[in-house]
Amino acid sequence: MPVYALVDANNFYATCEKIFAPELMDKPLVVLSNNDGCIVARSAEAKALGIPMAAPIHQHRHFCQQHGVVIKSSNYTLYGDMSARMLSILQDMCPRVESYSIDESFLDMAGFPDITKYAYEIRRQLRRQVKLSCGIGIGPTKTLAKFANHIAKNQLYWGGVFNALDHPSDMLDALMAQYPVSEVWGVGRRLTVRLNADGINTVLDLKHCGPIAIRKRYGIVLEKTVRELNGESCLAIAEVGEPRQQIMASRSFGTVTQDVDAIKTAICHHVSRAAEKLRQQHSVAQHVYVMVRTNPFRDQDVPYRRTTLVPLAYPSADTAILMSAALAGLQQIFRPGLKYHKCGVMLGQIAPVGNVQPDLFSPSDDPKRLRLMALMDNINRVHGSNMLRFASLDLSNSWRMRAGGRSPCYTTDWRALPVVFCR
DNA sequence: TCTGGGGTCCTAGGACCC
DNA sequence: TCTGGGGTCCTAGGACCC
Repeated sequence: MPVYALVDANNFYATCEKIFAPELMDKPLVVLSNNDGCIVARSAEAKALGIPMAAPIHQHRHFCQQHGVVIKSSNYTLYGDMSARMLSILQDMCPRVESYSIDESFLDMAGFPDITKYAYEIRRQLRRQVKLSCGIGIGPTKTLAKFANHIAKNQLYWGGVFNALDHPSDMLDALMAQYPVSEVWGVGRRLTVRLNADGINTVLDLKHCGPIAIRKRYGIVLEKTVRELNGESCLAIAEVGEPRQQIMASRSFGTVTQDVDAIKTAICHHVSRAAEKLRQQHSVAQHVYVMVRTNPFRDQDVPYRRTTLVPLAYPSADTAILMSAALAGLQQIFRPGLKYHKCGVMLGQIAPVGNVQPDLFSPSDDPKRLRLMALMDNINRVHGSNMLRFASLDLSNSWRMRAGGRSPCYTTDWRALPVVFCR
């Protein structure tokens, strides 16, 4: 029988910040999204003050000042490195791991003896080695492991580990009856409204729905969810290392801009980042999507949102080729006089380098250019990102995002190593 | 004044073919 | 006068996740 464990770090971003700033250990702390826009993580103390998730910070700045809440910009270099350390510990303790998000992993624990005891040991190791506190939920399907994780985090009695397989089904049903259907993994805002209108209010209500009827009314995704709630595994582990099918890079501008040159620079910057990721997974792309938009939250601005797809003549991972395609796309969708708020690119139709057979009629990247790209990636890896870059990235700096309260990159930059004083 | 970014999967509908 | 229907492929967009 399949057994899945979901390991989820508590208040991940907030905890990463506190690990390297012990003076903040008991203080309420929030972490902001890119561009210092909204709140994306809260420490336990900040949650206790009632600060909501995903709220724009400007609506709560006054409250935070009044209550001494520490406000940090997000530092994805630090969180990404802490996440990699967490993942490596999990991979040491379990051979099949899916890194589901920056702070969550699914473990395939089928065949493990005494799984609950082992989960407590995983939790202990994560705390000892990287100072992260985790909740672990265990169940026969991913959806049930998610639900069990929710119990592990919300009911302190279980000490951070809840194994659905340890308990009789009537007890699990009683737990499911306590939680709203919106807590189910895969049930978002829209589905919740529709389900509630159909009289399906709790997790248990959804579990008791017929999968066929659900498929007819809501589609195959929710059907799988219902089956999973009933213990029938429909979603398998996707192991670490599978290449991405789309690679995106997008950002809001620090301040809105009408300047086409600023947007061009930003687009080149995004292409550069996406292409680096593309080469890192040894792939090539055949489509470049370009996106620009104005600020949808400002009623006084003309709403404008366009994407366009630029197909390449042949699949490529050459930054220069991807850039010129993206700039051609931008030219199609840029309208003068609008106040642009965000732009981005997405690479699509991605395939492994080896799958592309070069011949007379289907050309591929010039090997010399590929060596140049590899050299650039290597230099940037060793000496810091953007040490070697395309000149087009320097045309204008006016699009860059705000990040006023970012902490140092303690674990990835020699110059930012934490300093310890001994008395 | 100030509202993130990066993914996945599914579906509806258009274009095209025979 | 009367002008099909079914299949495939592709894309845009929606819903979800963290």
